[in-house]
Order: sequence, then C-alpha cells, then structure tokens
Amino acid sequence: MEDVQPSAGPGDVVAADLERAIHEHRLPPGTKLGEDEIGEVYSVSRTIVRAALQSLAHRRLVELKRNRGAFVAQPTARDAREVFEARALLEPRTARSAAERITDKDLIALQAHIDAEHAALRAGDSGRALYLSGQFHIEIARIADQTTIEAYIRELVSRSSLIIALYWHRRAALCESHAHHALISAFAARDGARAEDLMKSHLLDLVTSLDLRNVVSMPSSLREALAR
Amino acid sequence: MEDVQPSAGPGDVVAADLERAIHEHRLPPGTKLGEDEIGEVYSVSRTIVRAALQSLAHRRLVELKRNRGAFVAQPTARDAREVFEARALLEPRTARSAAERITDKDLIALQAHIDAEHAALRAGDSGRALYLSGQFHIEIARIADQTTIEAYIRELVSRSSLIIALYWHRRAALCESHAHHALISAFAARDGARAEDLMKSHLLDLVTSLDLRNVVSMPSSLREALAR
DNA sequence: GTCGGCATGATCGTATACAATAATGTTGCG
DNA sequence: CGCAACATTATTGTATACGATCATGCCGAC
Repeated sequence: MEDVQPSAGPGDVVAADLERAIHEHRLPPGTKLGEDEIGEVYSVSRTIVRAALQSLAHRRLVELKRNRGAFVAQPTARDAREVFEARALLEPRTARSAAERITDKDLIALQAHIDAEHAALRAGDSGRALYLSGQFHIEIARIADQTTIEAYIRELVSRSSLIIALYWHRRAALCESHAHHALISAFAARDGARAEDLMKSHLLDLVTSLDLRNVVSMPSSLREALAR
Repeated sequence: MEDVQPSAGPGDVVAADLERAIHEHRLPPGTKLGEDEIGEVYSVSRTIVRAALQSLAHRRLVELKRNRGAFVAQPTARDAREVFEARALLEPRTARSAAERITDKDLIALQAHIDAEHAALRAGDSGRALYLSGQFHIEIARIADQTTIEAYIRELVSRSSLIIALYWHRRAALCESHAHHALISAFAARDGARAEDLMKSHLLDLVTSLDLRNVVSMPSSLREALAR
C-alpha cells in the first residue's frame, strides 16, 4: 500500500514490518525479539536485524537491554501520562493548522481513512482498526505540512498503541470513530478553532479511558518485576 | 562532567562525543563523517561507528546517504521553520510546568548554568557558550519532569544548533543570556504564566534573528547542489 | 531437603572479511 | 584538445566468526 523511501535498505523494511506488527498488537508488550529468530523470518543477517531493532528502540517501541536482548516496550503508567501530555501539546495546534490548509483531496483521503477504519472494525480486525485510527492522527500532521511534528506524532501514536494494549479497559471503541468524524466536519468547514478544541477533547477522552492506577498486568510482567 | 547511563555501550560514547562536537560547531554542517576515520579516532571498529551514526541520523543530526556515507546535517530553511514551530508548541508550556515544580536546588543549578555560559562567552569559547545555552532549555524540560518532551526538546535544540550555524547572521549573542536571566527570575517567583510568556518570546526572538530567505552558504553546498 | 557454587548452553557484543557500489584517474579515440 | 569509456581505488553494505555475558541446570555440601 505505502511504499518505503527509494533508498531504503533491508533494515528499514524489517523495522517497518515489526513496527506494524507491534502497532497491531500481534507482538504484545514484553515480547522478546531474538535477533536470530527475526533474522530467520526475514532471511537477513543479524547485522540487519540489529539496525532495525536499534531504530525501533530509538522510537521507544522496543527496549534494548544490554546482554539480554530486545523486548517490545512496556510503557509505565508514567510513560503513558507523558505521552498524552506531549500529544496534548502538539496535536490540537497541529489540527488547527491542518484545518486552515486542508485541500478537498485531503478531505477525501481522510474520509476514506475513516471508512477503512469502520470496515476493519466491522470485520472484527480490531488490530487493523487501531492501526488505521493512529494513521488518522498522523495524516492530520501531514496535512498541516509539518514533517518534524509529524515525526513526533508518529512516534507518540505508536507508543499510544502500546499504552492501549496495557492500560485500555473500557472496550468502547466507537467513541473513537465518532470523534474522528467530528474532526472531519470541522476540517471540511475549515474551522481551525473548532478542530483544535475537538482534538483537545478527543485526546482527553482517550487518556481518561485508560486505567493508569494499577501496575502492568501483562503475562511476562512478574518476571520483569524481579529481574530489575 | 555528566556520566552516561550505567549500561551504555561504546557506541553511545562515540555518539555523545560526536553530538557535542556538532553542537559546538567543531563539525560544521556538511562535513563528511567517514566510518574508518571516526573509528580510528576512537579506536573502535566500524560496527560501533555505524551504530553511533545511525543514532545521530535518527536525531536528524547527521544525514545518511546510501553508499555515500554520513554527513553532518544541513537543515533547510524549511526545516528551520519547522524546528522552531515545534519548539514553540513544546517549550512555553513546559516552562510553565517547570516554574510550578521547580525546587531551590534546581534554581541554583540553573543559575550555575548561566554563569558557566557567561564564563565561556568571556573566554571567547562561543562554541561552548552555544552548547550551554542549549543545555539550559533541556534543563527546564528536566525540571518539568517530562522525559518524553525532554527528549524531543533535546533533539530540537541540537538541530537548532545546526540551524544557527547555517542561518545566524546577527551576531548579538548577549540577548540570549538576558532572556535566560529573565526566565530564571520567573522561575524563582514560581510564576508559571510569566515563564510561559518569556519562553514564547525568547523563541520568537531566536527565530527572527535568523535569515531564512536565501539558500545555504556553507562550503560543501555547491557540490551538494548538483549531486542531487 | 535446601542452598550455594559450578558447569553448560544460549544469546548478545564486537571485530573482521568479503562483496557491492560509487568516485576518481587514465587512456584512447574523435 | 576535449570527451567518453574503462580501469582503479576508496568507501560503504552485509555476512559471518569469535569472544563475552548472562541464564539455566546440575551437583555436592551443609
């Protein structure tokens, strides 16, 4: 669907594939990512795998433990709060810029995004729906024509996916698409102020739908608990 | 002075040293960073150097050109605008948070920072002064206790150093320390709103002191111009 | 029977060797 | 004399081999 950069090496391909797998919760937080194992899957040497893992580690999607290996990151409750704090600073203003610059073509693309999201949801593919819902936020940054901020939002959205895997309890996934739909109508009206407000409350809704009080509950957490 | 993480490998040391050299303008934008060359300087193999360069590339401090090598990044005027756009979104609110949480110990550390900045300036070490002036902004994010935002600001400050190397014309470096001094007084008064305003105008001052109209003027740019 | 020390195995960290690509210098032809 | 094709050299891209570190299982001692 989306092509990689023209001069992208095999490491980038591996990283992109792992990233999507993590994003879609096929690789849950805490999963060990052995270098030999991944290398065998993609038929590349450990050199390539290491480059990919380092790239993902820099984006905080995996944690690199020296002499122990790479693991899908397990954001703490504090990490979660920080991620949404950062999103609250970046995204509302970016949505405003997007609303002021959006073209009709962009609007159609955004609408198609939502439709695909709905379709995935109806098909029961919640992983893909979650992925697309994240892409929606990234698309807004792209429309705002801010590649630096887009890169940050991209990272924050990825981390949010991990956070959702760990702390999401309220299973109401429909609020998502409703918020996105409201955003689109603000975009269509070129109403920057409304888009900013909608994005702000959308992010607030997201963070309040998390349960950040108790500790991690994932399978491997007990091992992690005493390993450190 | 500052220690690296306990479990930091040699690659991180190399990356940190290169980063500071770039930050202090000892490695100007466009400089070629040959792998063998760097490896010889630090007495490490190319494996380590490559990891360090990849890390720096991810932070946009160096540009990696496939089969061509690594070069100190040369942000475009557009990049410069985007960097300061992002800083404008992140730093003022972060300064407000910092003002609301700052301790007396933090205040002393910040003051020491400014003093060192002045000392470096008087000693004619403008590179070090610039480095310390960047550290000041990072320190504020640390005080605000937002490690995620701090990481972004760290990256943006580094890139700002490259932007200053390329687009800075007005040689008035004194406005810097004055603005930082005013910020400290707002922090001392725990005046979050004032800190936020001061940071906002400080960043505005910075970006307006740049000349983003004409193209890059660095030595290697002519070669770069037709290579692509 | 349990705990501590030791041997074993697996995995990661690093260096090095080889292959591929791009830049450069040279040579021959027009 | 200028240009183009080729050979050469240098540099990066990738794979693999070896060493170091940590986890695991075994065994003996208390």
